[in-house]
Amino acid sequence: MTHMRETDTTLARPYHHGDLSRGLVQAGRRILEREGPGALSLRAVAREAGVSPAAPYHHFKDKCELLDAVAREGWMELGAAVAKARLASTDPADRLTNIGVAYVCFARENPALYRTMYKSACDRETMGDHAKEADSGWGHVRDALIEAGADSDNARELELATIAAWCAAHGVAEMAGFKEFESLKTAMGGEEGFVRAVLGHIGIFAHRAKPARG
Amino acid sequence: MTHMRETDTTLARPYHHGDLSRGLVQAGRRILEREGPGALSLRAVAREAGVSPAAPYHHFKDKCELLDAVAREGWMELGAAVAKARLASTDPADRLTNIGVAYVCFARENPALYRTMYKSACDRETMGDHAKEADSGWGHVRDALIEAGADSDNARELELATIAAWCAAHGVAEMAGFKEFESLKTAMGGEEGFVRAVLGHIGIFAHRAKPARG
DNA sequence: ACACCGATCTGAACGGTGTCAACATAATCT
DNA sequence: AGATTATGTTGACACCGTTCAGATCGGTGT
Repeated sequence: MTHMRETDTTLARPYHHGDLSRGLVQAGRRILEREGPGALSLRAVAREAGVSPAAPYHHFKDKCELLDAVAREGWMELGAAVAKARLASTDPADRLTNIGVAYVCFARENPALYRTMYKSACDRETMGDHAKEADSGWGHVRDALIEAGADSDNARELELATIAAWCAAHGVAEMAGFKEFESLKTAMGGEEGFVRAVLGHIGIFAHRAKPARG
Repeated sequence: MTHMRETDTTLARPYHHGDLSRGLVQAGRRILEREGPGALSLRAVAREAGVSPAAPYHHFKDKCELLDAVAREGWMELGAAVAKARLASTDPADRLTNIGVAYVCFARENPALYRTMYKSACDRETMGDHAKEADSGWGHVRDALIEAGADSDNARELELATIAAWCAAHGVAEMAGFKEFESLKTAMGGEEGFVRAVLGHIGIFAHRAKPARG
């Protein structure tokens, strides 16, 4: 027997976790922040959540699927940050710039999470259902481009412009952490200034309304 | 004993490989092309090169260092491709565009290699000695920007512009493979057309000389 | 109340990985 | 020749993702 009757006092770990799916995702994020993406193993996540290495398989079919869940959370938060930044101004051109800065800054403030987010997308060669969902940033970029004077009748050009902005922001997000830019960043009064300047050189984020039309 | 005296006929594998460093890097690239980045383990590389799993440690202190060597090769070839594309035109604006297209196309034609190249850079938070070396692309971008009318006296702005172009190209290189763009690509007559169009929307690659100065 | 069932978790195992120490062999220097 | 150094191999360790048989529990039907 050894009844394990002490469940009331020792209730630290009831045999059933209650909401392990959620617990695992949170554990994953904790590991990500504490030890970086390299330490994010399935077993480490299970350990952190206080369950056996096999437990996650009742909630996710794969390690990949678990990481996707972590990534999804990240995309949601990035989307929220972008949305907030966009609405922080009423000037169309500023809105576009703010979106770019918010995107990059989120990635820079959560580098391990962003890496995981992007890896999850890259492995499946798709930006994913989450990343392209309207509330995850994509829709905001497109709308902001329209507000800033993009031709909303030409669907293809509009999509190309959206892609371009997204790609550029992603590129800056991934490279802004490189050591080569450290001195430049401090010389420009912090990372945000640096990011803003780089994005400013990227044209699509610097458009001031329509380029003189003609 | 069992002298292994048959070395002459069975010379397939003399005890010493001759140039294992090089052999390992080549084996790595073969695996990369055949099975993708996920299969690129130290042991697999050693297996492919026909040596024991511990042999590489006499030439590289780490798995990471081996991958760095593979990445270095990739950066060299990318640099050559960029240089060639740049010199394919005499018009400054075309040169800049060609550089961007060449960069992205190289990454798209060698996706596994490019991933490895970039991971090696990203893990160390530096674009590395190789990637920033003049003959690996960076210098070409900077020079092309000057040719295209950038103010070569303002070192900071010039560097920012170079960073911007590099980031944007990298972003496109990584995202151009996403499935979401497949239909758009075919509708535009292939991937290169798509890439060219996206880069065109990014601005810095579409500068036609100085922007009207003033 | 009780038996049962399905969902959840554990334990032990398999093959794969990066890395290292101990040993074997080959090339080189004196 | 003998000694030294460079380059391999073998075997071990800890960790990883994954699977499977069995333990445990929450709920449902009677």
